[in-house]
Amino acid sequence: MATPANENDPRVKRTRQLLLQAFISLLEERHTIHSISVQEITERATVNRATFYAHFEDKYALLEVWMREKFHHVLESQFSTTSTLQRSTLHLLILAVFDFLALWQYHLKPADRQFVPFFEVALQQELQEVLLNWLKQVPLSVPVCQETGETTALVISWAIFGPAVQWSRGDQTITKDVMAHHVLAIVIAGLSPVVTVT
Amino acid sequence: MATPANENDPRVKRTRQLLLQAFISLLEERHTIHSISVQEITERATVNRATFYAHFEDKYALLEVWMREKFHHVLESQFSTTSTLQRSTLHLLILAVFDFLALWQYHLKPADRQFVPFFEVALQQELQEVLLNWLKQVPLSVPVCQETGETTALVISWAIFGPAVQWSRGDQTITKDVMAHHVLAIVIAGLSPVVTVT
DNA sequence: ACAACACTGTTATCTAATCAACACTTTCGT
DNA sequence: ACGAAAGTGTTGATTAGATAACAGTGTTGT
Repeated sequence: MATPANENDPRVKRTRQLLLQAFISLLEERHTIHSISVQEITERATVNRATFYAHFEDKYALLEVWMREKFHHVLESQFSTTSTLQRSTLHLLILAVFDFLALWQYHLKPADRQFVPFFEVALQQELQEVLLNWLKQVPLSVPVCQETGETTALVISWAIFGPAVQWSRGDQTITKDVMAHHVLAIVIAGLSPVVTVT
Repeated sequence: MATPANENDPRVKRTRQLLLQAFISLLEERHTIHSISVQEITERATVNRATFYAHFEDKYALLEVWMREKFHHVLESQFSTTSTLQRSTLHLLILAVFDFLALWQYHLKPADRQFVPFFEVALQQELQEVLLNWLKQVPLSVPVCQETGETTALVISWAIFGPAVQWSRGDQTITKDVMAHHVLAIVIAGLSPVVTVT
């Protein structure tokens, strides 16, 4: 990481785009991040290797950005600003998180697992934002300050995200739907102090 | 054209590629070059407008490069180095030229026609090269110096190219195949002083 | 065990791409 | 017919990307 970059320069946008595309296309061929080198990424992106390090710490930082964007896109498309805090939407949201984690989990070899906690943070943040937006739109049963809302979103996001991570890592003997159902019940209960979900 | 560019710099290659791709994709939508502006090309290519002029005189220069590359590709793929100077390959070559000219002709509005002669030169040069390579490989019936070979290729290339241009511009009352047949006969006759085509 | 090899991160130097601004020309609506 | 809008082609100053070279860290094989 020599020089951080001006986010608005068209060259910067294009370079990041090229690196992301190259990474994704390699991921589709290889299936595991472990077997992909920075050299390969930059070669395919027609970008100099040094330029890579001007944008990303390493390939895992690139992965994080990609996952964050992908996750953001999933949440945005399925839970657009029009959807509100309801039992049904919450259920769908939980399932979406489970699905997403299950999907990319198989790209990681055991050797990569050490990095996993790092980008999980990014996903949790995205999830928290969605929940916070929902909380803001809903008429709360009790008046709460901004801090309470944010804390609620934080806790609930982890209540969904944590189980999803563990489930995706585990043997998945309990089915996704059963897990999601459990989580949903607890989340709704957890929300009861500030809002009644119907 | 402010600064000519270093042909080997990866940035240069990529920029040219991006401009070409943008141009082609616009051409597929619009069908006429006349309705495409330099601005649009650069926007779609995510390249600055000033950068365009560092590479090309105007959009017609870009068109010329594109046509040259495309034509080169057609000739290379259909008449690889393995093919030799024979009646059948000559026939195919002539048809390929006719087809190529017919194809892109409809991209041009009357207003663009003034530029046509300009890039026809580029195509003729490509054609001449193919012919020259063939002449070099074939055992000539009479010993000829290098200059004679080049002149022969030059004349023959025009003998093919000129009729193809006129035919593609005209009403095409005579079919492509009939025209090609006439041209073939004359070309073979024209080659007879240096080589007998079977 | 060690040598050959491939990959990683980092640096200084150089160059291509961006930007904003300029004076035109062309096109278009009313 | 005329003013607005959009496109052209050019310039100088600024910034991101390319390059080559570096030391260091695994892999690989023999």
